[in-house]
Amino acid sequence: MSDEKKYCYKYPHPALTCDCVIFGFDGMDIKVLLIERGEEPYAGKWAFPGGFMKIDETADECARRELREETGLDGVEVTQFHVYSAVDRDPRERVVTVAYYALVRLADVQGGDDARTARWFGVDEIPSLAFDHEQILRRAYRTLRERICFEPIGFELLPEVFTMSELQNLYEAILEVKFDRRNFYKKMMKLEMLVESGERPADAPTRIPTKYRFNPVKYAELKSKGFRLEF
Amino acid sequence: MSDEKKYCYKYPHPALTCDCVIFGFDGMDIKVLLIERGEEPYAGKWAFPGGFMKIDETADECARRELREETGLDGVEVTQFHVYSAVDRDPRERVVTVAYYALVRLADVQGGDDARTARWFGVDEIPSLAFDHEQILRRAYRTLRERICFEPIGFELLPEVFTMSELQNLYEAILEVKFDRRNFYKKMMKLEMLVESGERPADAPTRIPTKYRFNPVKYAELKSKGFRLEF
DNA sequence: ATTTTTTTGTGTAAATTTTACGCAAAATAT
DNA sequence: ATATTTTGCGTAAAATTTACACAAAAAAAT
Repeated sequence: MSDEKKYCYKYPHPALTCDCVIFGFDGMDIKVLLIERGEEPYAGKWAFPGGFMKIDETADECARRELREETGLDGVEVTQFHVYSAVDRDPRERVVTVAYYALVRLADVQGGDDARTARWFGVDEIPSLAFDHEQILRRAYRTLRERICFEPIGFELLPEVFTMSELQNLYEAILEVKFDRRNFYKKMMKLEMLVESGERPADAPTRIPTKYRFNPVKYAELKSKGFRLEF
Repeated sequence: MSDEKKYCYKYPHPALTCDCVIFGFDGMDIKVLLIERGEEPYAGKWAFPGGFMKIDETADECARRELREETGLDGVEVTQFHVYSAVDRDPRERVVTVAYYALVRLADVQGGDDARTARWFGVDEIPSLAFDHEQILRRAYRTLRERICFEPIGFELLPEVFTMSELQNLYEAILEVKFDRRNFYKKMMKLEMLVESGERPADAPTRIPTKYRFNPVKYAELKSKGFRLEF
């Protein structure tokens, strides 16, 4: 019964998968989470976490489930960004994939049930990828760069408490530009999205950098309403 | 043989469709092209042009083919914007759809092979739609509003030659706001995307409005590079 | 232990961009 | 004919963005 093909249709149906481009940040560089494939096709190559959609789950549910199974990441907010449907993108059969991206903290990745090798790679040290995943990565990164100007990011990538320099490093890493430190500070503060973490006596004569955290209410509001950041 | 289900798989596969939200502009209002369904489910209801993906075509090709077959529109640039995959969105079987939008000139729609009723509806007079198409329309419209600030539109919606007021009406219709005529003029001209159509003697003492056309080179450049329009 | 280099907090003047309107002639509507 | 709307042209004020200086504290180098 193992090879029995028991699901039959009048017309041919492509298989449907989800793939997740997971971005992280180590304080200096943007990282991407990859999984080493154990099976053919592309055994031994690196690929995004992902897999076949079940018949009773939505694409979003599929993406989150695969992410949980393969990396241990749970409850991550995944965002659809493109469908890849080239007829020969998978050598086994016709497979159409819905691509997602998500932002997570590096520390949140411990490894999943599948116990396959999951590893972070800097965006400049990505190995050769399976399927059309290189193409998918390029678009995912482009999408991330575009979104950063219209909704806040950082909450999902940075530790709870962080300095302004760390936030600036994040923006600079994603956009691949340099900002004037003082102007960046002003721009961020005007959004009213940050609050001082208040761990330092306000007037203590020290140059240890001020720590901030995100104001979750304002952050969520900006996330849904969007804003316009000019860089 | 007509009901024979001859395409069999080891695991269940959802069916895949494409749906196209087609926007037009009549000089004052944004219009959406709908097709009256002839068959169940939702016979008699209005829906977007679209249909099942063939096994040897990409999603983009499917969208363009369905558009041609059902509306006669050929060679339209279609843009993917979201996948809809709720498990019960189609009563017949599990169907996942890739939603597209496109911008066309009203005059380009003549009707397709299917000879089914295709009609333009103002965005404020949309009838009750089949499937989850009302949800799809809301997101399509939202996407259009977002894109208009980052890449030029108009070339696909306006006649070859148009006045500044017509262009302003288009932007105002999409964004649902009003602009100061003179400031809008300045903003547009700074993009260097428009050229005077040169049909009027430059210094003739007349108030017949200046006609413009898009500079295709600059338009394409802005389309690919993107810009940032603040309104 | 010094010295050098880097990082941090704080502000301000200049340049640029955006906004809000004025006015008169030509075209259109009444 | 008369009133209303549309069009071209332009400017002053307000708001925003940009470029940069300095000194003290911390970190790195010697």
